[in-house]
Amino acid sequence: MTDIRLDSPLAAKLACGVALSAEDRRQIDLLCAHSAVVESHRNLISQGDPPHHVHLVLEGMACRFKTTGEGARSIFALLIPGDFCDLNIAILGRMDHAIATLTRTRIVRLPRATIDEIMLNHPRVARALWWSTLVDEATLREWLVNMGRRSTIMQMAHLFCELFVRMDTIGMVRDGAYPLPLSQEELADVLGISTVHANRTLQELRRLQLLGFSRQRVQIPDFQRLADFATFDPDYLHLAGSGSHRKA
Amino acid sequence: MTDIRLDSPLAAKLACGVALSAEDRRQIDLLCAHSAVVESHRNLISQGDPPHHVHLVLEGMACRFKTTGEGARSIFALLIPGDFCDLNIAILGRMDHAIATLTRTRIVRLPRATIDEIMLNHPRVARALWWSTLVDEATLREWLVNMGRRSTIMQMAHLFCELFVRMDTIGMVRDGAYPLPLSQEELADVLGISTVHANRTLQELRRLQLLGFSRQRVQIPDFQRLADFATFDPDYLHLAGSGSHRKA
DNA sequence: CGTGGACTTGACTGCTATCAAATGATGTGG
DNA sequence: CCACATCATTTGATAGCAGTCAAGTCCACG
Repeated sequence: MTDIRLDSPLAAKLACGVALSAEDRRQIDLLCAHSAVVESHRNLISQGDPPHHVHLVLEGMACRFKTTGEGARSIFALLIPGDFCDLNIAILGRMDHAIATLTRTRIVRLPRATIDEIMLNHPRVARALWWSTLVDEATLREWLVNMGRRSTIMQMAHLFCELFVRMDTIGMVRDGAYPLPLSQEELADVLGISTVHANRTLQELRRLQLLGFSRQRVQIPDFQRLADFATFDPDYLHLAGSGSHRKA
Repeated sequence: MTDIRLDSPLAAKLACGVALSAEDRRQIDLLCAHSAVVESHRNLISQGDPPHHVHLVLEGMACRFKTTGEGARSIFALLIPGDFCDLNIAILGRMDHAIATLTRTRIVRLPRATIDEIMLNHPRVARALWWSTLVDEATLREWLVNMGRRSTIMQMAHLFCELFVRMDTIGMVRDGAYPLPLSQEELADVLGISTVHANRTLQELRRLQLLGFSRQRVQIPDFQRLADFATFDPDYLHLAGSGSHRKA
């Protein structure tokens, strides 16, 4: 009824996965009303944390990670605007990993009661939230395939493809480029390789003119060529097929 | 009210994660009433399959996998009795990976309506099912850490630890041993390594007397020693702390 | 007893980690 | 504005882990 714009990245993302009415979107946008800013490289949530508020990223970037006994860090998810940090934590009881900001980040802290209310009274929105959880899981599976059975350079190319599509979903791709505020060390922790090897693999991708990555931005001159190189198939992101990247 | 035994592996598993009443367990056991047998090494579900029945493993073992364009296979989940194959497939709309049996397997095919009915009318059981989905996701995260930041031998040891705990949960550990019907080639596809390297790593674990693995059974003489070696922490499985492995 | 599959072993290659140092970028105080 | 400290990126050299190829052994089965 009111002016409908997909202001919130959450509504934009969910709309790519499930059918939503204007009223549904309004409900979703309402969730994003009150936000706060967290500085770069702070722990948002620690391992072992009990269910409390539910965190949602609105601006900036964060990551899920664990640190092994030997002090090595593993990053297994990059959280961009519209991504939840701990949507279903109440069911599990405690966090089994930590979440840290990679940049200055704007986040929403939702009382758990708000989520409960949605699950109870807004079935289509509830379904959309479960959809996002299941897509997160599908993404983990793809990362596992990536790490286990693709060459390092394809793995890295695949990651840049995925982020391109996800960023496109929330309208953050401009002229074939999107922000990626990762140091090469963090990138290495995503891919499970050493920093030196990450650097050299990146150089190789640049040499092949498949992409550019400097000053925290990824520039992709020809998405289809990069996707072919990486054998990237966006199927696992379960988009309804409305992304503008199709023609890119 | 009636004779309460945890007959179904599903009830046994769920009871380890969430509190269930006798009535809840009865509901769960009812799900397992009608089953069918599938031969070894058959595709249970193919990539791209639309939502139809929901599949649940009762006996035997199956795996989730994908095959890359180059023909390499990646196995990213081992399904044991009590595990669902595609519980929430209706929300995603289609399978983004395939599932195959590793042995002759007894499975239940549930109409989607049955699941819907539970989600609607049995909130505690519904919560238990969501719990199992979220634990599957947590397991994927741990596998990603495993693959990215642990040495091959620790990674393999970690896998055997996880399976020990999961098998214990459904009462399939006997005298420190459990069934694992994987060829070394399949084991390699789980770990993301070559068959030859899987063989040599296995030999090293045997040499260290951390475990035995022959005739489809894993024998673990001292679980705590293996867990220490692998830096295995069962936290991510989100068990309520009732497994008999604590003292092992 | 022959056959096929899984497992094992050896030889070799090459990818990737590690260590160390140089270069470049950024920000601060003098 | 420059000197300096700090951090990220880049480069080179070396070692070793892990993939590949190929052959041999073991075992279950007909």
